[in-house]
Amino acid sequence: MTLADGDGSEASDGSDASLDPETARDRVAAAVEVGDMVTVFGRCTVEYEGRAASTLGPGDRLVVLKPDGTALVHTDEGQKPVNWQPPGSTHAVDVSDGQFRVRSRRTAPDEQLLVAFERVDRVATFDVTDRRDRSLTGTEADLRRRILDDPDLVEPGFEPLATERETPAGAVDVYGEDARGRTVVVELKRKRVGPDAAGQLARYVEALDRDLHADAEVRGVLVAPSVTERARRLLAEKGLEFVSVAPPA
Amino acid sequence: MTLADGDGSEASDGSDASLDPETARDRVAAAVEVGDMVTVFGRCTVEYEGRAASTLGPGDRLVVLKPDGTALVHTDEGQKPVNWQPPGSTHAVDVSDGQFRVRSRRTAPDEQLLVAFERVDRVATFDVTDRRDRSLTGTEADLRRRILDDPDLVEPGFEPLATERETPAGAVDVYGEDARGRTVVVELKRKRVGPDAAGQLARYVEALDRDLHADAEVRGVLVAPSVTERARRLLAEKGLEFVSVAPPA
DNA sequence: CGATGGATATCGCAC
DNA sequence: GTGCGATGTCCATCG
Repeated sequence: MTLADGDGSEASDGSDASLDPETARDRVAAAVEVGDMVTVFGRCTVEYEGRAASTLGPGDRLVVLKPDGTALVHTDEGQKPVNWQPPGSTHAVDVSDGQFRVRSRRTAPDEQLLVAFERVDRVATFDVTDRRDRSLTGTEADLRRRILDDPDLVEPGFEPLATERETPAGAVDVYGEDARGRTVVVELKRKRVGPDAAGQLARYVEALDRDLHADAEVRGVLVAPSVTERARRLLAEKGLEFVSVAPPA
Repeated sequence: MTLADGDGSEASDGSDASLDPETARDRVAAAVEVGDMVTVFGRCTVEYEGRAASTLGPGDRLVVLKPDGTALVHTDEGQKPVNWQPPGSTHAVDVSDGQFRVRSRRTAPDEQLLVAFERVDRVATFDVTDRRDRSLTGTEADLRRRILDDPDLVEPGFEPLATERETPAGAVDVYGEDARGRTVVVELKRKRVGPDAAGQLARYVEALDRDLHADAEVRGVLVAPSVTERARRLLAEKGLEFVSVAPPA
């Protein structure tokens, strides 16, 4: 682990020191070159142009540059960055009009982020390695496993025949038959569903109605922990069903 | 601006020094107490439990704590944090088994994030103020303004009567009449649209078909830069129309 | 609070 | 690359 300090001359537990623009540029340039992660804190303006366009007046912000090309601009509030650049972008730095600037660009689509610092309070760089072995539970995949383990949760006698079965309208989560041999389309949602899920299920059912024999009856079942009132009405109108099942704890 | 250094004893441009857990705890605690933004760099494990549940093995990561209660855990890759806690959470710190730990909790829904550091390389804190005066263009709102300024972009003679008009299926983007007095529902999308947008528009048209007089004819027009092939078929099946218009540059 | 739909959504997967 | 759907989506807005 290599650490580059923002200002080694500061006191041990606090400082008002700031970096001059050339020093900031050189430290960030060296870190980006070697593939380190970089954080910059200071007062800056931000401009973005690409899929949309935005400008941001002066303020104190935290800028993060990752070795994969990601750039993030965070303010004191909110979980989402106020501006950003996706992975795969290329970071460049310079000093212009006495200001340290970070530019991050990518192509396809063409996008550019420009951060200009009126003042740089701190630059820190890190040599990062991560194991990337995150395990996550409570997802739609967990709900699918639960349904396949115990198809009676959908209804007694339900028999799954395929997952991700393709239809002209897209892939159906679970495809199967009920106790009387009728085709059943199951759409899974890990949490409470709104009207969009009802429409999605309706598209699958309509597509299979057309694809299968004209005499075939296709049932559509939405499986989720709960459903909004508007979605419940939509399901009823379209002759679709709802079953309450949540992902396993 | 107050800055608290991670380790004031390090050399001016690099160091392998790390903080002992108690020092890290005290500095982060003081910063969170006073409402500063905090960044912590080091090797840690992460556990989350709430809407879902996840665990993350040891790795080098950047942790950001914001004064609004947001917590972010970033690895060397990706634009999204690998773990996080939403605004409104409460951050707490301690030392357990010789490890500096950050816990962030919230209620409704109950969620908790736990970060345990095997090693802390750096702690930095910042007193942040931001102007929050971002301006953004190229949005759906811009496309709506463009359509209202020049309704002929939808079709000659189109006359907008309302925006965000409420229907039983939700609010319609633009509601109006064509040259022959027929009701027109316009759904706007700032970029290329898929099947979901076609379904959304269909819901609005069906809802208005029912709400208005039985003899009324309701047209549905999707306005977007372009449309996928599957969405185009869906629109055709449902008797809906597509007009290509992009948000203003 | 919940409901609804937009977003520079991001992300992963299939084609 | 585009298309499609999930996401601990986040977020503003409205009731």
